[in-house]
Amino acid sequence: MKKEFRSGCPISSTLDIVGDKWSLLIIRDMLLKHKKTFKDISDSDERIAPSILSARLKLLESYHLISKTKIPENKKENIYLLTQKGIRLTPIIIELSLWGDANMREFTKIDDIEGLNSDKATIIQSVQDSYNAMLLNFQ
Amino acid sequence: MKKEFRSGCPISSTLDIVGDKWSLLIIRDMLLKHKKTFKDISDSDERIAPSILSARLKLLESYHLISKTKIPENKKENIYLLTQKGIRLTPIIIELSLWGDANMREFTKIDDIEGLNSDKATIIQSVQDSYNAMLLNFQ
DNA sequence: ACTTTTGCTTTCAATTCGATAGCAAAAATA
DNA sequence: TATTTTTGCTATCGAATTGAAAGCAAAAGT
Repeated sequence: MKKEFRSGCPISSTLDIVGDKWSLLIIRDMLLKHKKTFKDISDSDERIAPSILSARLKLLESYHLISKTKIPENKKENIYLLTQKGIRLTPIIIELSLWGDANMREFTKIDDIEGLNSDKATIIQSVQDSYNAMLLNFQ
Repeated sequence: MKKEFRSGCPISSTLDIVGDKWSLLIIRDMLLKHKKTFKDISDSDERIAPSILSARLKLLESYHLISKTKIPENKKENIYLLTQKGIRLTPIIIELSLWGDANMREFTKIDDIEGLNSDKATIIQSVQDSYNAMLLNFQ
């Protein structure tokens, strides 16, 4: 696992972790769709290859953005959950969504997402609250 | 130039344009440091290779995030400027910066950036205002 | 007992990246 | 005017990364 950073710039360092083709889509699925297992995340519209998903989950775990556990009822399935550090990526995810919604329609069909017309701070808060509420089920 | 999008998700589509290793760093330099020429942007701390910078500028121009012009005083230099669509990426850049500043110090040395302790909306507005003011010099 | 599901790993070809060199036109300098 | 430097790239080519497909062992379901 490479842990090198291009510079001391916070933007650059953030991108060195989540600035690849897949990480933020994995986090989107966990955060907005409450996906928790390898299978759940594999089944996205964008079809991530298992080798890449496996590598990305390990990297995100190594940077404490997600945690990996099991539940007693199921010895096979791993449960991946966002940590608070991962949950704090919510504003980035929401801004990417808002920008795409407002600026990409001239180049490709963009799905209509409901709830994007509220105030930014409200959207972010409700996404985070909802994820945190779900987390309570996993002690 | 490939123009394929993985899905209709606005997050995914945004990442299909700026979700590579370099685009958002190029935009950071243009937006925050008011860099305008190939040379200016080449001289960043992260050392982007000219072949990659060339390819990325073309792609960003094709998606109308930047424009390419010349000034009458200099027949050689190209001037790259952010369009309003590009300037609207400011919230994403600021959120990446804030997240890195607050969450990456456990893994790497992060430069202290001044002005990050103001209110988010204020930071975003002042970055955009400053860039727009600079743009007035280029008709 | 068997079939299916899950969470991966392995393989390997294709694509992308990126360091270096090179180059023509323009600008700066002598 | 002649020469040097700068600028904005492009070309090359080895290295790294990606990704489609297959494989597999353990657990779960039937």
